[in-house]
Amino acid sequence: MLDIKLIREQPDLVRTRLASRHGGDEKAIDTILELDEQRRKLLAEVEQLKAQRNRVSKEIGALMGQKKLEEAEARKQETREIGDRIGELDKRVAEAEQKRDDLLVRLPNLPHESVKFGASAEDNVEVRVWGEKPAFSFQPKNHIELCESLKLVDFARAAKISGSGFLLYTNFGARLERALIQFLLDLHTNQHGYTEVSPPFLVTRDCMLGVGQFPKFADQYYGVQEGLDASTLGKLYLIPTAETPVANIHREEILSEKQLPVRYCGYTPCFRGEAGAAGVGTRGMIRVHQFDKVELIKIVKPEDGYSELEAMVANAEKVLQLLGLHYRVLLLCTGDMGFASAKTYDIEVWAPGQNQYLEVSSCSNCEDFQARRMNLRFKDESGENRFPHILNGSGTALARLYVALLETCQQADGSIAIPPALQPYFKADSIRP
RNA sequence: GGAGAGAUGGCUGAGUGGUUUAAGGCACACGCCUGGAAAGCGUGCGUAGCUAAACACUACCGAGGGUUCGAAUCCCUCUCUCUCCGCCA
Repeated sequence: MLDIKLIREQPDLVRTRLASRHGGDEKAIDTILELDEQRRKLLAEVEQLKAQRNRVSKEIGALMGQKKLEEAEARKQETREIGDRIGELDKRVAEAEQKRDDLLVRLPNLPHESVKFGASAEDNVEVRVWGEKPAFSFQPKNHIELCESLKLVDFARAAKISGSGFLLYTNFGARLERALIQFLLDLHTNQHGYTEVSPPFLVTRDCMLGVGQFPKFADQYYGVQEGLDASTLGKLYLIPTAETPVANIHREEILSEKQLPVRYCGYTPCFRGEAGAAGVGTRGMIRVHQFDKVELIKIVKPEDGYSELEAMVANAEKVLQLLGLHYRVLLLCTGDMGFASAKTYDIEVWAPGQNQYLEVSSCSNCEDFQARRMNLRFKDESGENRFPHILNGSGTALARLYVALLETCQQADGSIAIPPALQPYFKADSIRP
């Protein structure tokens, strides 16, 4: 959520930055300011009345104490009317506030000043490239062919069980998935200083609101119902990413400055309905309703936000380097960033069988946008409560990593050569037909 | 799912309609005292709104409603925690 004070004091700045995202959100600013003005006017009025009521009530108490009942009764008459007006005004304040906040929670974050203006993915900036596209002396297969020939994933039966967009890993395919998860968690906890967490996969709507998935994108996620009790529908949601539970771990808390930086990593499955998206249509593993991901989350002092973001990107890149996978890092332009982010780097890994790069990681600094929504603060050395920066990054998403790994590491004989870094986890150096 | 007990500031813990403006204790910070420390004494010490800022004012005792001139306190609904029982991996 944007700071209402910033909108009040620098509306033009806010409008310009919002406009740079090409979402049309800047149009809401005037209405927000009107509602805010209305609310503050009413608030001043009602608070004055409340002060008066408190004063008189205290006097009534004193009169009752002195047994001057008649006088007390007279004062009661006098203030009875004030109570009614307070009730009326309180309601109007709440209404204005509600309307203002409904608009406010739908505004995306302001892009950081280092982010390039642009309308779409076309305008993203390639920051760096690592490795090269592998050259094959044979006709390489795509991951679907490899999964089928090596019996790593049973696409047909997954569809039978759950419908399209789900995966059934089998035998060595399942082991490879597990090995990757373990490898990623060990890397980030042992080498990169993150603390491992294993969070719930179902969260409340407050958590969805806290990181910015709600209310604007509520149609993209799975809500669940308990048993046959329809009244429970919408209390809990399947997490679309570990960011949702993990970034919310300290919601509504005041951390001490000494606790920062907080760095968490955690593995979870991720569930995405993505209703209205172009369609899960893509065959294979690239766009699915459920995939595994190891997520990185940081809660840091605002002054450290951007250096921590660079470090986080490097942590995610390390994964691909150790696996020997060619990738590139993009700095997203204003028009292509996610709702909560002020600055985002995407890491795209090369998938030879697709002949394209696949997004496997997105690392963002959301600044205080999420902290404000979840009321997470830290007390600095001077005793002041401030909002920290919250960062999230995939470290990395699994299904697409799996695709790139299979397609990159395939051999002429149809086998997969497991990268050395992964062998201790996979407990073999290859997968053979 | 059944029965019972609870939810008050960083922690602990009093408060059953009116000097509660939330007591007391612990912790913390500063000062006095001391050669230095401890103890002792004194002062301060929740969150937010409003304000250019300060004062003042307002709100907040799990959440939301209600009764009242006035609610931490009374009434209703909900949430969560704990204990026991049942079911369950």
